Amino acid sequence: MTDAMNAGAVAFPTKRGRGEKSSPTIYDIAKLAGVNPSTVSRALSKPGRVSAKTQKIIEDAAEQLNYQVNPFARALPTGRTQTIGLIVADITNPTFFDIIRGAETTGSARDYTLVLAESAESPETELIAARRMLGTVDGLILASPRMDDEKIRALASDKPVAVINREIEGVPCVVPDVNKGISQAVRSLAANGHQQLAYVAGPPQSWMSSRRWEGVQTACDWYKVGAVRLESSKPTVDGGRQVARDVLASGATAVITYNDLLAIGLMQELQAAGMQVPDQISIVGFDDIFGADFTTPALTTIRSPLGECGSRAAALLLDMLLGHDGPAGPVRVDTELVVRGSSGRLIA
Amino acid sequence: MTDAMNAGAVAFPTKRGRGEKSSPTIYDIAKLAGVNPSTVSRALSKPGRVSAKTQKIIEDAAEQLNYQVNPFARALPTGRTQTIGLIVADITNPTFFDIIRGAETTGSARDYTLVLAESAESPETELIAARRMLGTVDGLILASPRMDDEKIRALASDKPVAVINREIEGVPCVVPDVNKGISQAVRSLAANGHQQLAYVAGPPQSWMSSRRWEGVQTACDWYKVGAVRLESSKPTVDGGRQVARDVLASGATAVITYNDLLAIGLMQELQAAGMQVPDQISIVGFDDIFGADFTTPALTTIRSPLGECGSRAAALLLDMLLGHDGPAGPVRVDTELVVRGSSGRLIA
DNA sequence: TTGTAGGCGTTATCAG
DNA sequence: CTGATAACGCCTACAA
Repeated sequence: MTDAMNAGAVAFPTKRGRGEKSSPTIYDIAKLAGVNPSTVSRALSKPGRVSAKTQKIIEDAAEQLNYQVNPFARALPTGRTQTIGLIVADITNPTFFDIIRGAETTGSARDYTLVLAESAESPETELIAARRMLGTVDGLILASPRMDDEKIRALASDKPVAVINREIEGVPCVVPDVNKGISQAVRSLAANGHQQLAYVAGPPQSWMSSRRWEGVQTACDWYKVGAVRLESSKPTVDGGRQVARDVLASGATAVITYNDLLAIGLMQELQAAGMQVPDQISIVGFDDIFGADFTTPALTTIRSPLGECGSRAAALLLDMLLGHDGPAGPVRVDTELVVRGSSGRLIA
Repeated sequence: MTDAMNAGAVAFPTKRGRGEKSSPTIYDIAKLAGVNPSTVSRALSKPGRVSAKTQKIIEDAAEQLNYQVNPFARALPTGRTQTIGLIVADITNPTFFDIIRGAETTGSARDYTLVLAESAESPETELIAARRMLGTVDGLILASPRMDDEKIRALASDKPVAVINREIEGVPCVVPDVNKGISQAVRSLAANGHQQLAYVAGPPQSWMSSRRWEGVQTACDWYKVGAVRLESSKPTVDGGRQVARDVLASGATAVITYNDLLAIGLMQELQAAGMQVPDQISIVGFDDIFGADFTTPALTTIRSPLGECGSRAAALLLDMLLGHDGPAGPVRVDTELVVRGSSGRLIA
């Protein structure tokens, strides 16, 4: 850690106190255009309520003065801020990167700014952050929320809220439909000669982990493949490494994990133990996070369109902001199997 | 894409129009506490200017009413919003993930909310986003900005601005000091028998890429290693793949790349061509992004503390917001070599 | 179509 | 130490 010398420090920008020259207001424009401030306000917010002529005059004046609305002044009477909030459980987790990206992209496409916060996996922190945000934003996206359904409903009754990766009755949700992807995966595995499969589960409280396990069971029933569930200590690369011995002990020749991180750790450990992937054991991850194709062999995984989730959730919110009702049931987005090198025919 | 049925749609939250019951204000508290609204304001903002007794009364009343300040109303007279803005060139780029995380973390630790925007690598978009944000936030962080020094200085003269990954005279900057890490890398490579090294450069406009190439040259001079510079088409995995033939043609037995993505792509391509890493060629990346250790062998890389950069930039900003001057020169953070499997002794 | 006036919730100034 | 009162910049009935 080098620290900077302290000579000739950068000066703090000139403060704009009460009486000083500040950014131009609608009053300045009004003066320049020779009209009343309220006319300026109308011209600049709803381009219909003013004559074409004065409209132009005002717009020119605004341009000339390089005018920008003061969002706070506008928010005060209207309550709208042109921002949407996003709370993620863990900024550290790559799964959320895509969600953030998706939300930011479709938000900014509609001229909304994204405000970000993290709950650090704590329901309490999450609630606090949510409450604080709710005051500042027009709508809120909760990605994999940890707090009670009840609390979420309460928030949703205040301002539009959209939830990702969890279904909550009465609240707009965007949820990947895992069945399709899982079904594809199990079919592919079965076709490659696998008859015994293990599912490495995620955190017990995870709504999604349960859904995925159910999906695996259903698909395995259908394709006549045996399925066992294994527990992981944590849904990380490390957790994946740790579960390797259980996988081996289970006798399964194919594994589907709760997420890609687990799959990557598992594969690393298995390979370190001398196993050939996929010749001796096939590994299928979940989500298709950034980096899933960095491994050797590249990871086969069930892609969960996280970016789309973020994007859809934002779109949902913006629609509600336009006054539309939210969707009746959860919005489901498809998952799909992405076959790469870590799964294949069993060479036995 | 499944879409939801539209029966029993989630209703839009009750709007809070003009006259309806809204959240409690300091007037409500004042009434309940039997004091003047201005006293409430004082008690709640600066806990010094009011008698201990009334202070308590007011706090209790606020508690009871579940009062929360209206950020907009507060921002109007003061101009402060308790938010900092962060503009990144590309949300897609994992390099920025850590920066975002760092900024959010230290920001929220000091009760500041992070507002995020992306410039999509366009100087124009960046400037627009910056301008828009500057109206809404207390300070702004520019990560790897693409616009002119001049424009940035202009922004910085308006509100506190901190820049990451670039040095701009007169503007607070946080920049990884690449020399230490590069020096460690070249020394390690030299010690392992490498005598000819290639540097795969990043985008021509990248300030950082030039710095890194300079660092490589200096270190190679010192350790008596030959150095050639190779160009990449783009700083991605794909770009890394494409540069593989040039690397081979260069005769170098060790490579340092502008970033990890290039290194990963290069390694994949080299391995596909039958080269043994690191026996026949050593590869060293730059940054240590998420996933750098997913590869086989895991990538040796010069870690650039991106998270710390984000964190330091945020801290800088917050300090300036407290009225402190910015640092005199650029704040330098250390880089360090992280030795993993992709570099090692040359087996010739 | 445009001007007038009042208010949004808070802070800041000035008396008392 | 506390109470009145005027901004802050914009929006929106209401009146002209």
